Amino acid sequence: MATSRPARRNNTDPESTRREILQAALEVLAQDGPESLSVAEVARRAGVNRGTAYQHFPTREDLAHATASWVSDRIYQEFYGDFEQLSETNEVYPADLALARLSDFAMNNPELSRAWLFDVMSTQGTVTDKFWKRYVEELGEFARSGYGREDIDVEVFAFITLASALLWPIWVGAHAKSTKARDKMQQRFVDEMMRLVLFGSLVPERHANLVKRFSKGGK
Amino acid sequence: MATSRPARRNNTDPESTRREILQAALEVLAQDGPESLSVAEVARRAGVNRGTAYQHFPTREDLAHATASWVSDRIYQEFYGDFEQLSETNEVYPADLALARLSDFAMNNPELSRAWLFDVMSTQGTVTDKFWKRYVEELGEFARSGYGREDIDVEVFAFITLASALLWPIWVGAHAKSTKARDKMQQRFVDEMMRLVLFGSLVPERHANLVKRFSKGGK
DNA sequence: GCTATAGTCAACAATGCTGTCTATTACCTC
DNA sequence: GAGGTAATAGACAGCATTGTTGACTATAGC
Repeated sequence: MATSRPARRNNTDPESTRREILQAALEVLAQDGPESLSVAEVARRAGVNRGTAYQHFPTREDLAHATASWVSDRIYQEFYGDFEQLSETNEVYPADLALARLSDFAMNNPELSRAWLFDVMSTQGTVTDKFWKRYVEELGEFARSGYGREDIDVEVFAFITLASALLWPIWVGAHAKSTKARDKMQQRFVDEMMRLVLFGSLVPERHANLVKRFSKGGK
Repeated sequence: MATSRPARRNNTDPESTRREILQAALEVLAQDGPESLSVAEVARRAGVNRGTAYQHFPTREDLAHATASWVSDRIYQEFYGDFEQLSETNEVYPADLALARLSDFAMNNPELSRAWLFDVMSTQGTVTDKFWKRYVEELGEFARSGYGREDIDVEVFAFITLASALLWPIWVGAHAKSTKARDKMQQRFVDEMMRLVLFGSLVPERHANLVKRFSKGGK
């Protein structure tokens, strides 16, 4: 009964198929958020049979979790992977380079940024994010190194910088179309952030009471 | 042919029905994002017949847009509505109060915050957001008033503060369960943000080159 | 009091997605 | 060449969602 059409195999390497599915899932995730991630759409976009997707990820939830975890790994790799060896020689990564690197990453990986932000916004809350932990850790070392102020609340500061750096390119992407305009917007972000961490935004002389209240952690 | 059950009218005021639908839509939107906003789910949550929802909003897209616009209005009202008169007498709203107010708003309106953030993250990009415009405007006045530094890039700074202030409670909500813990986290955010805008995060003496580069806008 | 109409509701058809299953083809290794 | 693995095609029931339509009801205007 050879009624059914030939079932050609496009790919013989299961690992690459898996990656393609995850990549497609990332795209969908970045576009619509985790709640509207559909196996059918992912399979379609990956150019893969729906059954194949179900072979790799038995259920929609499994695919969602696998994708989230894959995103976390990829961000970590992209960000820290290729200079693991550097951090052994160099004690502290210079502030301006670190910021430029972060901003650059966000600008060049809007999908990963979006996916990460969606994850943050998901009510579950991923505490076990490798990237986040490492980022906070390095910021802590920086604060203790003498280059950064010691009274920083590291977690909060890490959150502020990360959240705004990753969200900025998305905001920009929606408002500025051309590559040139986007580059300019990235520069503006880095400059303003540098300005902020160097000088703050208030004129101290006009805020004597606040200066007093927030100096040396006195309440 | 009275086979069909009586179609009782629970509500005679269309405006209130509309509001209830929008409120339910906001809840769904805040939970799952705009892409997975379904009329059926909204109607169910609003305790209203699906057909009624379609009467008020002919299509899913219409409901989504109406909700987004309603969110924008509500944020504006909640934030600026009840002290419109104050701003006429008072020239500049003090920095610490403004920040506390923003943080407070975000902590007490996580749904509106989430909805706003989802809107920011939507690829469309809402340039016409009343709240955003007003916020940037006031920050600009502050920068020019002498209380704030003049070299601030107002739009970028506004984005950084808004994005992190609105996203923070969501992040916190996922990590801290009790009300007490959340209050503490809010305080941490306000303190760190104040510390940041007052003093920055770098030790200037250790970054002489950066200080030079970013002073007076010299490149 | 009667009727027109706006507001609401229940039911319907069409579509899409999920999860599962079977039959089939291609490739790789032994 | 045999046997296992990876992938495809197709079909199925169950369910949710989208729009549409026709029927019902409360209220306002006459």
